Amino acid sequence: MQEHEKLFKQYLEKKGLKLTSPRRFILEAAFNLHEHFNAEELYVSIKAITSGISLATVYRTIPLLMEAGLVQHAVRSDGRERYEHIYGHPKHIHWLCRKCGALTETDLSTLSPAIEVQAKGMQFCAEEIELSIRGLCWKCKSIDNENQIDER
Amino acid sequence: MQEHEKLFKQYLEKKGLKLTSPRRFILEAAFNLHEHFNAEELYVSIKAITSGISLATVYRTIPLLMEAGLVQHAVRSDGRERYEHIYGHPKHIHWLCRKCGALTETDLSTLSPAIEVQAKGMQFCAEEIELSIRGLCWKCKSIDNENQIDER
DNA sequence: ATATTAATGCAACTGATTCTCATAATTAGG
DNA sequence: CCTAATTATGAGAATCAGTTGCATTAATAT
Ligand SMILES: [Mn+2]
Ligand SMILES: [Mn+2]
Ligand SMILES: [Zn+2]
Ligand SMILES: [Zn+2]
Repeated sequence: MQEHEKLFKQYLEKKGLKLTSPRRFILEAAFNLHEHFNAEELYVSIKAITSGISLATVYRTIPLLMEAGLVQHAVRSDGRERYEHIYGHPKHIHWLCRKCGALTETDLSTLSPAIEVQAKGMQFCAEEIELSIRGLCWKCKSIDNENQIDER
Repeated sequence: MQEHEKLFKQYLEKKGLKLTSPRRFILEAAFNLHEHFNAEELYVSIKAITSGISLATVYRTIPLLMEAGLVQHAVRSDGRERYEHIYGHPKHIHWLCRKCGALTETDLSTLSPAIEVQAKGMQFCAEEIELSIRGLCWKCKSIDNENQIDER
């Protein structure tokens, strides 16, 4: 059994919940997707492997995965919630271009200490850190500049 | 005319849009609310002042305020988008307790330089920085601890 | 004034998420 | 094994934040 499955089982047991076959499939699918996903994309990726798991169950399982610390919110886009598996992945910053939608990730570790200092100061137990930066990627920025030049 | 109204007008003109009376009311309402708000709360606060402005127009105006750099996303909660006016306010971190919903804000300026270094490195033009931390506030954390002790 | 264009209110619509409920799987005891 | 108690599930209906179409109105330029 993989480490994340073990942790999920452990979390579920602590809550008096059961590690069922649908939940196992959903967990595996979340860890097989290596980009951000929304509930439906997760559902589709499961359908490719097995059938008879409903979208409702996917929706019901995502919060469990999050509470278990295995999955986290990613940058919202197109007005839908997006997620990513996190167990075994370092925290990172999300840079989202509002024009072309390009998503880049960079390391958050240089910033973490400063955040932890603040957390300690206010005795806050941080479970999810989300640093998302929206703006223009270098490509879209340069297109923007060209346009401004054209408009002169 | 207040500074933020001037900026809004300026932005609208640049886009060939008009500073209408509903837009003015919505802008003012956004700057009179000093906590985070969602579209409907903004709408309600306007209704208290004047009538005949529709919720649809509020929804249509919020993106304009955001593009004009006057309003920004705040931490999402209860599955709704939330906003806050930002013109004249320093950037800050949002700490949201998942148990009691308490929201605390702290200064982001100690972290900004490190973010700017990364932005410069990737030539990304950052327009909106959102740092939200979810977890347990000190109160809820201590209640949690008590429970664990009880359960022994 | 008049013409042109953008903005609005209203109501209908959309679509992601949640909920209901009848059925099925899981687990603990005996 | 069997049985009872509990939790989980699929299917589809319901919800409800947010969007859109459209007929009317307001803003602006000439
Ligand atoms: Mn990511
Ligand atoms: Mn704030
Ligand atoms: Zn881009
Ligand atoms: Zn709390």
